[in-house]
Amino acid sequence: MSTTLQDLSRLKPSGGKRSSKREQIVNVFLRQEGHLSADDLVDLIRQEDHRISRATVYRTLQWMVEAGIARKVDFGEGRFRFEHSYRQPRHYHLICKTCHRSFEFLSSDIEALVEEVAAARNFSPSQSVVQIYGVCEECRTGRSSAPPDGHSDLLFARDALRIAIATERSGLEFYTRAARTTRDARGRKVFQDLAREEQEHLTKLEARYRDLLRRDPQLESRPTFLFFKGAAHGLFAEGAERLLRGVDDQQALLIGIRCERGSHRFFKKYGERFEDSEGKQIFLEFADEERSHLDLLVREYRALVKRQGRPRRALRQGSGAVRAGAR
Amino acid sequence: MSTTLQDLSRLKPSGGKRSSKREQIVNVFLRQEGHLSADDLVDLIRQEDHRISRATVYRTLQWMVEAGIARKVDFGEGRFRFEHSYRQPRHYHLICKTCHRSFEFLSSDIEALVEEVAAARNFSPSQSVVQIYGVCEECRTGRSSAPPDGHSDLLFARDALRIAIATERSGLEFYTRAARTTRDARGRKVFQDLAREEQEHLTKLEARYRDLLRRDPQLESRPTFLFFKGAAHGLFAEGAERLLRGVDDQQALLIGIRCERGSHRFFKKYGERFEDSEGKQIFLEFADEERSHLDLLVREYRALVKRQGRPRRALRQGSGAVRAGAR
DNA sequence: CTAGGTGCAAATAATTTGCAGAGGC
DNA sequence: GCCTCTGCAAATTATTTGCACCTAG
Repeated sequence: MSTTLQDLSRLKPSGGKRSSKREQIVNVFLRQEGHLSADDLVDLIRQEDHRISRATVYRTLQWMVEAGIARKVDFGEGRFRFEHSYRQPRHYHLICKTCHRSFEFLSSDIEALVEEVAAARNFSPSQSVVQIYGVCEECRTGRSSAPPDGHSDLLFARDALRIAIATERSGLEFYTRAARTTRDARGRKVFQDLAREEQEHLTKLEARYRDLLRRDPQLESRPTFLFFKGAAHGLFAEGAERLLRGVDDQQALLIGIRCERGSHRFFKKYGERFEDSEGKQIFLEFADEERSHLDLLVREYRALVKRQGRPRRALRQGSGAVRAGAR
Repeated sequence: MSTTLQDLSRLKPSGGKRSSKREQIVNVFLRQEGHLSADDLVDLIRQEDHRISRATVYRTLQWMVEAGIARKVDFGEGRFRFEHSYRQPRHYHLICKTCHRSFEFLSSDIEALVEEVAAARNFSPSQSVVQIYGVCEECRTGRSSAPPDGHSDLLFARDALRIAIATERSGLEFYTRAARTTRDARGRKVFQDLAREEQEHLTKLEARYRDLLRRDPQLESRPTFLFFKGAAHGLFAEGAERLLRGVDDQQALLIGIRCERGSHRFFKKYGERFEDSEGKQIFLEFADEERSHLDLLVREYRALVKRQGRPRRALRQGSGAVRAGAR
């Protein structure tokens, strides 16, 4: 770990001179994990070198934030803390009021709702803070069940794979079912092909997941970092449900298109947010995969419409059962 | 408004002496709306009385927080602000980085996700902070489309009613549909009765909503304060969808039970969170209503099982189409 | 040699506190 | 009269800045 960190202090900084002091401070900072206050950092530095001034630490901290190495976070203690931001996308926090440690998580679900709220208020959001205050397991029960947070790179990768696998599974279910219910021969073949592809890809992803576990045996027991319901409960699963209610071939294709588009967007968005890492790679590869399925489905849909004529009715949006809202 | 505020400074405070200074500060604070910093308040006070010390303002602010009149909020500006907490449940904030004003909202949806995250991490949450930073409509477009935030009591009431109405509508849809598909005569009658009840109650709620609008003509154009998707998209709507896929009588009752239980819980929870107000009343009344439906359905379900014997299979949970998750 | 980086001490800014006097009950 | 509130000034805490000096490019 520290090997790459060594480079970091040289690589990342955009402006400014190299200086032993700054480099030293950056290194000490990056060697820590968790959320340090300026003062914590001063103490740590002083253990190595007694003659570094508090002002320099503050100035370096400021520079690290500008350079994108650190992020300033406010846990309402009346002072700021700093966390690594290199290879670490913006995230939310659980903050223990007892031990004052904090734990990180990402929730695509919450982010989506936050965006909806902002949109409903005609507010253009640039950043959001979610902090859950309370008491952590360790402080409550006396002992920790989960191993200490490893470096989150592997966690990203794990959660990325889990989500990809869950999506792949529900995609497989969807295409298998769609292939059964599609009357049009050519349409049926498309769904069958896609189902086969999903099956193959699923196998690959599962192998990759096992591979990841081999690299860190405790990985599986670490808590979820990235929360995303869409994978298991939304996207294809919802589409598959809808197939059960009976739809025609064109509708089935449209549902597939909608699912692949949602999936593609999700994976693209998160893939782009991560700095170079295995998780990013998994997300982006998966996004590409979904994109190509999407294109295929769109082509097929157009072809089918050309053969069968315009659909008789528009596809219903959303769950569609009840159109609610007062007045 | 100010009439009740006069009492407030006498009513709420638990410990401490009455004093003209404190009373004066509390009154000035309560007369304002928005989020004041200690300094803002000092300035305001000084306009009335030049001889009040900054320390007294700080001390009074602290006392107000303890007494539950004010809440200390941190918008990351390096100092705290204070907001009314009397008759105002904890909420989340949209914070404009340009004009530094902030806007409030409540989201049952986000709260639910926050709780899920905490549970997944074995964290026992006591409070959560959600802040959306960005630029408000007014700062972006130059003009405000929405009228200024009125006192939120009426907003609560409006949103409570909207949610109740949406739930009632989807409940009506559900029971109507259930009555059609139920074979068992007695079960059918139960659903018919419930549908009729929902219809009646719906009419009442709509009348009440119109009444509310009469009291504040701008009310409808104010932005949503309480976000809750469950009303329109979840709860009964999902149940109604499931009916379309074909279920037997026992399952229909179980779905109804599940819906009423979710609905009852939601309204109870929010009803309890509000201090005495019209919105609270609406929520709690509605919670009672749902409770009685719930009890009725449970009785009917038991009776039906007694007549027909145990169900042959358990009701599937969730969307149930795909059981996902890696490994 | 020159733009930054660094140390030190002083400055800010928000908030708290010690202490003596004022005021309510 | 006692206990709490108040004002004022001084203390505290986190962070920033002015300025003289030092150092890498």
